[in-house]
Amino acid sequence: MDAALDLVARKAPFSSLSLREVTKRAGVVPTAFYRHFPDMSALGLTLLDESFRTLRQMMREVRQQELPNERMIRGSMETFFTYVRNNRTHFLFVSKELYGGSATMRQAIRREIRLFVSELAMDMARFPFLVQVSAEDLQMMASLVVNSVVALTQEMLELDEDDEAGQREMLILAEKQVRLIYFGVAQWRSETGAPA
Amino acid sequence: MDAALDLVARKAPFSSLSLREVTKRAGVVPTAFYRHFPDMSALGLTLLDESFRTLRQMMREVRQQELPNERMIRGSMETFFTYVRNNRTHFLFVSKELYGGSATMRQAIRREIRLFVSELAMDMARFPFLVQVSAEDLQMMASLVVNSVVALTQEMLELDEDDEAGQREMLILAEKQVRLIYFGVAQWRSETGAPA
DNA sequence: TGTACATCAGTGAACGCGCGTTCACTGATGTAC
DNA sequence: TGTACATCAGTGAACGCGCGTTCACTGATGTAC
Repeated sequence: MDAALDLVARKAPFSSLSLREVTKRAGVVPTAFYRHFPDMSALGLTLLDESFRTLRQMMREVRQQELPNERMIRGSMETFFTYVRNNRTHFLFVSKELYGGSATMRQAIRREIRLFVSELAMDMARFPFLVQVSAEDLQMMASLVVNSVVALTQEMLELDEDDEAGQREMLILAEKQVRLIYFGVAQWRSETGAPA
Repeated sequence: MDAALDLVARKAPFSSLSLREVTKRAGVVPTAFYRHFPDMSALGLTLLDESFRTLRQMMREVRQQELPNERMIRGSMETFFTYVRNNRTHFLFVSKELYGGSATMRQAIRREIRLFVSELAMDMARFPFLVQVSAEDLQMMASLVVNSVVALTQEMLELDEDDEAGQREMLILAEKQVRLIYFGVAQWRSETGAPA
C-alpha cells in the first residue's frame, strides 16, 4: 500500500493525489483504504514519519563515522548521497512536501531540518578552531551547510535515476561547496572576533 | 484575474487549484475563464512568465548598484529581500512550483536559476582575487550563494507577512551566510590552486 | 452626429466524470474451549 | 482434534458533489461610413 503511494509520489506531489488513484495503484478497491487510514492526510503523516525514520538513521550513520578532518567531508557526502539514492521515493516525497505540502507537513519537515542543523552545530562546536564562535553563529554555519546540501539533493532528485555521471558530478559539487563553506568557517574566527 | 489567482496561491500550490476555484475567487462564472486562457496550465505558464519578469528586474537592480566591497553584500541582500516582500505572491508561487509543479514548470524555473547563477559567476570573475579560479569553480561558488539565498527566501516566505522582527533576523542571517561564503571564496584560490 | 456592424468579456444551463465516503457484505485467519 | 466465535482486509453498490468543458446567449464598447 505504502509502496503503491511511493510509486505514485514519483509523478505528482502528494497533495494532488486522490484516494482512488492510490488504491487503484495498490490494486485494491477504494473503500479498502479505510481499513488502514482514516483519510489521505493520515496517510501523508504516516509516510512523513517513515521518511523521517530513514533520515535519522542516515544522520546517525554519518555522524558516527569518525574520519580524519581531510576525508570527513568527502565521507559524509558519500554516505549521504548513497542514502538519497537508496531511498529515492522518500526523499522525493519530502522534497515535494517541503514547500508544496499542507502547513502541518511543512512545519513538521522544517522542525526535522532544524534538529538536523542543531546536531551539526554541536558537532562543529568540537572543532578546536571554532571554540570561540558563538552558539548563534555555529547555528548559522550549520544551517548554511544543511541548506546547501538540501538544495543539491533536490537538484539531484531531478536527474534521471540511472544517470550515473550526473550523480557523480553532483557529489563532487556538493563536496566542493561544503569544503568552501568550511574554508569560510575557518576564517570567521580570525576575521570577526565578535560577529558584526 | 491573475490577481485572484495570486491570492489563492497563498494557500495551496498551483497544481492543486481548480479552474472553478480561480474563477470563483475572481468573481466570475467558470466559463469566463476560457476568454483568457485555453486551460489552467496556460494560466500557470503565464504566471510563471510574470514572476520571471519580476525576478529579472530585481536581478538588474541588484547588479547595477556599484557599492564598495564592504557594503556590497549587505546592499544586495537588502535589495533582494525588499523585492521578495513587495512581490510576496510571485515568490510564493515560484517557490511552490520549483519542486511541486509540473515537469515543464520545474525545468523553466531551474533554467532561470541557472541563468541567475551564471550572471553572478560573471560578476565574481571580476573580483581581482578570483582571476585564477576556473570557470567551473566560479559557477560552483555562484550556485552556492544562490542556493543559500533561495533557501533563506523560502524560509522567510514561511513567516507571517508582518513579522518584522523575523524578517529582519532573516536578512541578517542571509548577510552573514553570504559573507561566510565569500570568506571561503577568498581562501579557495590560495589553498587549492588546482581544485581537487 | 447617427446608424450598422464587429469584437469581446461575461452568462447560465447542461453534460459526463472522477471524487470521497456510507453501508452491508464476504471470506480468510487466528483464538478459546 | 473439532467446533464456535472474533478479527479484519477487501468487496461492490450507491450517494451527492465539484470538476472541466460545450454551447448558444447577452450586452457593452469600439470602429467604419
